[in-house]
Amino acid sequence: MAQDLKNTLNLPETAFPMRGNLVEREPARIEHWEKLDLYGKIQAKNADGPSFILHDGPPFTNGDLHLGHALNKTLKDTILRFKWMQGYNAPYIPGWDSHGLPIEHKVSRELQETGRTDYTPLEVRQACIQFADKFRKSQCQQFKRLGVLADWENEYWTIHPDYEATELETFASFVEQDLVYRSKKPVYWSIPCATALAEAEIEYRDHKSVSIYVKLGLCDAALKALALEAPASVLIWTTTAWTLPANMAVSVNPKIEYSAIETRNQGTIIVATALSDAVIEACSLEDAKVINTFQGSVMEKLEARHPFIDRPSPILLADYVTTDSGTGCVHTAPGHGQDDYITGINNGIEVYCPLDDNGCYVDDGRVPTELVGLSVLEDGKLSEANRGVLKIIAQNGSLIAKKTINHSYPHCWRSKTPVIFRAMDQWFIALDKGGDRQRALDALDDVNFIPSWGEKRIRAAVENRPDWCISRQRTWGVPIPAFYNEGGEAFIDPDVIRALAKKVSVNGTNIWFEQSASELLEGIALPDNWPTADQLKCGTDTLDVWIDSGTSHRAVLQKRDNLNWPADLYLEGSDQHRGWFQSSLWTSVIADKAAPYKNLLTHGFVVKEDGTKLSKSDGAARPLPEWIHSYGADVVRLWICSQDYRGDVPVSDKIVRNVSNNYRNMRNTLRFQISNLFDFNAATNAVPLADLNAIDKWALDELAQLVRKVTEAYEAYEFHRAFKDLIDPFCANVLSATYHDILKDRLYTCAPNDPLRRSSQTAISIIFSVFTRLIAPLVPHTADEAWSYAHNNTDFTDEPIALADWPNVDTAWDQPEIAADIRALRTFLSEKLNDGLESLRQQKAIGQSLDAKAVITGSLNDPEFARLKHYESDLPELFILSQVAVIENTTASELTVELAHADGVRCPRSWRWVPELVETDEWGPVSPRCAEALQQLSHSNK
RNA sequence: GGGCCCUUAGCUCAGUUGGUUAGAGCAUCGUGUUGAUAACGCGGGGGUCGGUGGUUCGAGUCCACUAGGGCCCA
Repeated sequence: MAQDLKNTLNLPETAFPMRGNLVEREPARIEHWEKLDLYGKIQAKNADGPSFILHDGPPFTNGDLHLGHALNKTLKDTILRFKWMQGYNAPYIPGWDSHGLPIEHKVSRELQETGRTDYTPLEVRQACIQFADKFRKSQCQQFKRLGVLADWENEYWTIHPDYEATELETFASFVEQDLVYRSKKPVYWSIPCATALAEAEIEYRDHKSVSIYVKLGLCDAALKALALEAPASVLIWTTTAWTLPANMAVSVNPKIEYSAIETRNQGTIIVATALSDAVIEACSLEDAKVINTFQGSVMEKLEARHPFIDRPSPILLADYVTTDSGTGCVHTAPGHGQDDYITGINNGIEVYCPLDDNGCYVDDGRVPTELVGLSVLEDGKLSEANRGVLKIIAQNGSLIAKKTINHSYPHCWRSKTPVIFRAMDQWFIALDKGGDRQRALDALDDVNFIPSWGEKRIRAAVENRPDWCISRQRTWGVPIPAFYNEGGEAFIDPDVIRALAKKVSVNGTNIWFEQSASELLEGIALPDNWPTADQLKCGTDTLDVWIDSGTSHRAVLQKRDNLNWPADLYLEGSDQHRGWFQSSLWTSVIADKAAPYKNLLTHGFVVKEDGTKLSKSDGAARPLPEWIHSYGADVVRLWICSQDYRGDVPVSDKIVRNVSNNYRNMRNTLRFQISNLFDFNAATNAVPLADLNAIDKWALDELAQLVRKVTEAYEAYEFHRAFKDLIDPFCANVLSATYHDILKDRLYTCAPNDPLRRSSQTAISIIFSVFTRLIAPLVPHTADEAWSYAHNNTDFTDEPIALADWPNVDTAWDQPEIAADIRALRTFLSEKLNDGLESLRQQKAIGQSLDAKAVITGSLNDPEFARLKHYESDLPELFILSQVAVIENTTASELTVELAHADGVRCPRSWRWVPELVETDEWGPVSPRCAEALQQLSHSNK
């Protein structure tokens, strides 16, 4: 009988699975979207809408995607899905960045393993293209699997010929403005390989060096300034004697104290006070006596003499000088060291480097003749150059101590020989010459930053960056379109570059490596002051890859008909303030005189749960496909959108599992709604909003507020607030714990067509339709799945939710008075009744709350009591009790509540306790309300 | 070492212009239900707001210093 009665209930029905099984099922949905051309349909739908351009920052195609990529792309996709639903015309062109050292490096290693060592640049480039293409394709698949919707067929790629051509045209504009110049800058150089090396190509190995202490005598003016008598010297310490011919200065720290030490055997010696004892010992200084101390700053601009070349070696101030080792007075050769170079540039000192490509001293009239031609290459034993220099300084007495030391020193990864730091001619872009730095700073005034402090970061980067060194001694990149004559003189011209760009736009930059200069320049008019093409050679430098990605706004936004320049939004990690945000700004300001973006949004980095950096060996650092394989794309996306990305974004399995729980609650809430609408047809069964039951009106009022707040959060790109603050609590509190719980009774036990039941179904269908759309950008697969089941009770629909409009609030949902009353009554329940109910339960007096009754006594003068009285008939439902009596007692001073087991008998159908059951023919005794419902049922069945 | 930023319950987040016993979801423990059932309800425990010192009648909420962490430079 009980089972039969159960069959008379309107229990929920749906095929929408309780468990998402996302890992298995999402791919089919993605395939379905592709088949429908969902992206294309969205673009067509919004073709006339307002424009919104999110310009994609191109990931580098050298490996699998990780969570950092997922963070970035998910935020972009979430924003766009929101904008699309709002009707924006917002094409999304994904990009890929493929030139550059990491790929060239990896490919070179692979090629090296074949045993051949004579690969031509063209062969290396061919291998690089294959490598890059492989990962571009797999990254593309991985992004698609994340649910990212984009114009995947029309991506932009920094190695596409037309892209490279635009890059060259942009460079031509720089040249035309006369901002491109040549200057020396030190790079790592491998002598056996005759090539420049990048940091990544350096291996640190132990190396034996001769460390030496060398005196540089002070000039008369310096002696006077320091009140010293000749002979007096600053003492330097170095492990690279061979760099001494390039010594141009001595650096001291302005904030460190120095001592002048009088000695019997070496005259007066100046060293950092903190190091004086060690120096006295190491250099065997006799009868050492400190005669004066002063700050390093005192020595600024004083002159010492080069130890064996007739030129001054001025004393400069440099903060990097420490008292960790040496003497506190640092041998400075701007042509042979990074710090030295900076110090040299800051003080207008020549970047001097008298070495040729083979690492031998050149004959420039300045290098002592006995050193000319000697090699600095140290292969197992002390180099010729070191020996030559040591001999000179030993003979002239400036060498006062030497010692062999073992230390870690950079070596070439290929030849395993020690590398040297060597200044070479490089190409630069002048940033101040044309006023571009100021222009860039001004342009930032018009950019909106999210979060606001992003502005400080990029400003600092723009203000402090030196002229842009754009040449790289690499193969895998866009060639710098410069030509050289026999004597190494460079020729570069904007019109020639533009003509070359035309050829590149058809054939790609490989032609630079396939053809001779005269072939390349065929048909191109050369400027009058150039030699003829047959006298020229192509340069071998390539452009800094930041020029590649930095010109994307020109190669993509400006070139494509469906896009606009400048972009509405750039969105990348905070490291890009110094990277892509900045390089894009410079190219744009120089070529187009304005910023390429209106809004700049940055996110932090993915870190471990304890907030520390994720290292490769950490489990959480596993590739994105593995995360998706464990949790599904929607859970990964929801994890991302539940985090405040402005700071670091912690991840761990625990954290993702946590989100997964929130997901399940949300999914079940949707399922409850779908399943309770199985017999509801809005067209025929909907109740006018004005006639809805008070509880349903309250629910719609909650919904209205939710829509407003969530929309605001989306517009501010604060997805974690949209989800954690609004959607999740709404789902858990308003719906699951409250509204749905209350509704079960009427949905299940009323006759199908009962106006009260239809009232709730009307509200549920509205809430479902709105709520599903609110979460659609966050969990696109699940929202679409629920949408399909709600519409046709199957997995897929040809009208995906992504084509639906963003929900607007119907002002008829706003019911502030009723909503306030219902909220107050629910608060009354939790504050005044739940404790009592819980203790009845503890005493085993009741099980479910429906077993209880409440008797509330009070005076109508009490507004709370008055409210209870007003809603008396709704209270059993609202409190989920079988009986609630609201009894007026004019003498009661305060409101009292009595809780007890409900009276009467329990209806076997509705489980509510009623004074007495009524007999029905077919079903036996049930509550009067159930009897009526059953009667209507049997009517409608006939 | 410098610039920018972060630090509220086990986890992820709220905390409005400084003002009564610091909130939510998840987790955890207990419990009810078995008609959302590998689901749902109810209840409990758990933070003094990284630390210290200030300003104030009063600070998680303003100031200074400090510790830990992150990104970018050096």
